[in-house]
Amino acid sequence: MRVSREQMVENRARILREASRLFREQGFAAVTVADVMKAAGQTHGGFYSHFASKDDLIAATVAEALTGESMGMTDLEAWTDAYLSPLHRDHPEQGCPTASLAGLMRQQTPEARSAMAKGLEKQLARFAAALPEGSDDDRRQEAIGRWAAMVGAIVLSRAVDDPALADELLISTRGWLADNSTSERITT
Amino acid sequence: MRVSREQMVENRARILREASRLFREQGFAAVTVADVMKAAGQTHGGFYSHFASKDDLIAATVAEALTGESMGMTDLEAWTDAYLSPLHRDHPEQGCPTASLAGLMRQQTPEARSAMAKGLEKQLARFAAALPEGSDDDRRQEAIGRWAAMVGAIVLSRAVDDPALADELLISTRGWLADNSTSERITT
DNA sequence: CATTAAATGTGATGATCATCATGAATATGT
DNA sequence: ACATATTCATGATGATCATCACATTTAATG
Repeated sequence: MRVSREQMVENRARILREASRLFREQGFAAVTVADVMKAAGQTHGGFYSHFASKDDLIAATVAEALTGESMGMTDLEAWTDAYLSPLHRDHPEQGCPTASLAGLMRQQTPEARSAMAKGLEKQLARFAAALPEGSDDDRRQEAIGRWAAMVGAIVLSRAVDDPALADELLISTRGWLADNSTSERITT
Repeated sequence: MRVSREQMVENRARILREASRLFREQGFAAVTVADVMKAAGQTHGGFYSHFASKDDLIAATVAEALTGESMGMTDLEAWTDAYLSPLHRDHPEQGCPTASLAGLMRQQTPEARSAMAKGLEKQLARFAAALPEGSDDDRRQEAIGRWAAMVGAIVLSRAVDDPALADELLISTRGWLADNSTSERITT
């Protein structure tokens, strides 16, 4: 049952897309190759025409998810608020791959971890560029600190069962970041 | 092969201790019941005299790891620096359970997630109490923001393969937190 | 068109693993 | 001491899963 070249490219892209969704939702271990293929509308055997192994798929997924285009960052404050929203927290399958997957990377292959490093580097560069003030070094440091807080807040908020605490983690992190923003420190 | 009551209590404690170590090191999925029992010096079958299931063990481990006594927090700055150190990053099996396990909690049982919430609440209360200034609300907000940044920084630093980036994440988060500490803001 | 090679479906295979059944050994309470 | 209950070891069992072998279909090539 051979398929046209463009169909095959599309099939591979669909595997990657569904894998990205499923991995963000359930983690790497809980998702089987068959799950991914079923979600992509194919059967499990065909998987190995596209990827050498499940680890290979994981590495490819991380690379694609973290280097693909993400949310615009024109309005930094609005972007921060959207990131730290209950909507984002409650939909990891559509959300930031770093927040969903970073905690799972320690036991992954060097390829996957390297893809994570590249994606993180890219994200930090974008973040630093979007900051309004300071030397390059200062902006880099601020980008790292703020990004760590944002990712950490989402991870913690998703980890707990208590809805009030989960909401408070987001709201307070937002408030704290706002109180410590460059413009806030300068205008007060 | 019955065993004295105190021996049994010790055996159970040992299972929990080794599970905590292994889970922090490898995550929940990669560690088998047999692995835990072997590390505890027992055979796999005996496990079910102590716990109803692996999920039960996970919940008990999270509860114990997050409510047991943790590092002292008398000197907040020193504590922050130790937390954000390469030594801590490179030894998750002896380190903060929140940093190792929070990213894995989404797919765990309600019992485990509830234990995580309780442990986090306790940690935030301790953190807020250790802060030098501000109203209760302000200190609570600052504790949440800082804790999110600290956990996020360790998670990110552990997720990447690039040693320079991993170190920078820790150093810059430390620097950023220091620049935004209450005393810093007041004395400048 | 005919031939070939590639992509996918179907159906194993072998490994891993959580859990349980059974039995041996001995601590505990009388 | 005796009877009983209980912990732990040994050895299944059944499920799950990654991976592969083979067949089928059809795109690509000339």
